[in-house]
Amino acid sequence: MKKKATISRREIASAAGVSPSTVSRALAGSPLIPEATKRKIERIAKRFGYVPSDLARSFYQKKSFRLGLVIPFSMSEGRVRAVPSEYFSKVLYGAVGAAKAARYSVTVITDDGLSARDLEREVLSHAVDGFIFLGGRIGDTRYDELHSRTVPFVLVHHYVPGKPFISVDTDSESGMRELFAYFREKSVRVLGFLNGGESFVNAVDRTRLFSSLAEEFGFTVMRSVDGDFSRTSGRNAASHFLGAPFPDAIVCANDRMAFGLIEAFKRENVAIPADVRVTGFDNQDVSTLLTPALTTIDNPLYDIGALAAKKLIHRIRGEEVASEQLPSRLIVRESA
Amino acid sequence: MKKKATISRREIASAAGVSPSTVSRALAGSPLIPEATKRKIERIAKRFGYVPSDLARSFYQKKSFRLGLVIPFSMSEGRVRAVPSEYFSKVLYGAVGAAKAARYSVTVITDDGLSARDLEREVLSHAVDGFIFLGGRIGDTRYDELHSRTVPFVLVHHYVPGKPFISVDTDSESGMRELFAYFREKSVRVLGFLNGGESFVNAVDRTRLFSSLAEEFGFTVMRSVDGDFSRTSGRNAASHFLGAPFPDAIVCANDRMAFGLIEAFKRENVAIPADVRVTGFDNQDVSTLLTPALTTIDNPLYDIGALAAKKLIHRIRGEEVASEQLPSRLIVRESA
DNA sequence: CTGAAAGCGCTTACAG
DNA sequence: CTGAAAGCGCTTACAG
Repeated sequence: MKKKATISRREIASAAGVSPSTVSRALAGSPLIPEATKRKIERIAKRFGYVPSDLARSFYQKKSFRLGLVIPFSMSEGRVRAVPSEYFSKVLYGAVGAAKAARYSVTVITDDGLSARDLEREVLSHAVDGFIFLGGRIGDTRYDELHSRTVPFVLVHHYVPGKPFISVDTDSESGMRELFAYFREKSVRVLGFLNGGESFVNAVDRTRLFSSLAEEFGFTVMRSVDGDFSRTSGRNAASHFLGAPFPDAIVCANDRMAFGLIEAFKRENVAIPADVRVTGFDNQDVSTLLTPALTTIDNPLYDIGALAAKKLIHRIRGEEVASEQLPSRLIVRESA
Repeated sequence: MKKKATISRREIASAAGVSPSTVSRALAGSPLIPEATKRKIERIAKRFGYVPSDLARSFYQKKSFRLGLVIPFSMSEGRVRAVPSEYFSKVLYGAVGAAKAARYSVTVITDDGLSARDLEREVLSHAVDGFIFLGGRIGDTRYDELHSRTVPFVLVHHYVPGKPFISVDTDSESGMRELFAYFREKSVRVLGFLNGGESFVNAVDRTRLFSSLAEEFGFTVMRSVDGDFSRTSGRNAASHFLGAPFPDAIVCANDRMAFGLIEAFKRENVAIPADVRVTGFDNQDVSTLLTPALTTIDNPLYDIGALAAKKLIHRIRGEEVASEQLPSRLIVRESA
């Protein structure tokens, strides 16, 4: 492979009457260089179309300035297993925006069963400087290993009890509390609940929260039905509420289940919210488009993604970083 | 900044009784090194936990081995303007998978009005080696400039008539033709159409295709309503069909409009498909969950993403690359 | 404030 | 088949 040295930096230097070092310093914004010199060099660089190599900079600094966003993803027999796309996109957009502001970029890493070693290798090879984990399930043991090898990472929307891993999460309580206060105001007293199962930390949290708030507010929980966060499980849940007096409101642990439930109710001519109020959680984009528009709790996914990126960058820089929860809030629309 | 040379490569070398050059060659899979030597070096490298620096390799080769996936994205006053998330995710997953197989990675670049110069700078600085453009609108003038500066890129789902830009697209005709054949079989003769407006190349294509196929099959087009690919526009379209005899089927230029239309029809107690058949285009994940499940045309987004990545990589390597269309196909469910 | 020089960790042409 | 050596384009400690 023949290689000609990039002559540009040297060219800029001689055109500006300075050394290549000075060009680098000026373009990197070093405080040592006087403004006048900087401006002159910048002008000449622009004229020559000279752009410094990020790769050389990365190489020298041994930092890739890249964040790895890890999402569970697998295809088997044409079936895709992945995090819901709206969730993924919003967190990603947030992360990309915040990363960009800090001159980092975001690389998507699909996780079809990567080992802790595979992941560590990405960092050792300087493919990325650290990880943001999305959509983790309870019981993932890779985090311990990564942590013990001092690989920087932050967990989004999940955490491991008793472990010092950095996590960024939605504070579900703030929104749920608003919802309960709203219920009280509307004289809602008897509740049904459609839970999200045991597989997701999120789901488990929301179930716990629902129970404790119901108790705190002195509401009666008439019925709690098992779901799994899917639209289908919401649809199936309908039968558990039909053929008996309705509670005043049915709280669904996420929007997708609420969509399924409402759909099934409509087919049975149940009027919402007249016969029974229904609420969701997540504030998915479609919530506003359905009839009735869904009353739900907003999950600040974009901000979560941005915050996760910021925390990861701080962690990469060796700073102390604490976990954080971002408040959720009630969005009242038509269904409750 | 104090710097200690990574001693590992030298360590591996001496442990294996060879030179550092040989270690590099062995680990890079050079055909010059005998298998036995390779295996020995690999074993020792593993024991020492040595991982070669991708960054050094990239730097030397002046290639980042990264693909930039460019998506329109902006936030103004809390409102997000972005490509639909399911679309984005699927294409992205496809691209990431194909890139990974070629040892490339994918970086997401949010485009809130980047100039051709901004984009070129990403390549000159070796942040990425080329671009995949998603969700482009008609009339984007940056492509000409990038092309003239020999920046490698491929267009997904759009193209510029008369320009030699590489594009990867869905061949809508194959699926539409299947749909029309299915209609003929079901004695459908009179059609309505809900078009997707003029802003998207996709929408324009589907409109053109619909007309020419209707003519070819000798169907009557009773009514063509203007939409804009949004669910809301689908809902609004309902009024144009109510209060007059229905066509045998209404073809919607995408699923989202079909969802809106069906929703509005259900509210008016229009039975689908008994009173009127409704079809979509895209085969979004929810199509299967709605009642009635949507008959639609599958858009192979995952494969499109994978193919776009492959083509871009070939282009980056300097090979000649042609545009390509992937066939779509009819998915018959309940709504038609 | 500025320049000359060392060095980041690879790959590869060259010589054996 | 293998080693010594040059070089990729930056950053920065060092000396002025």
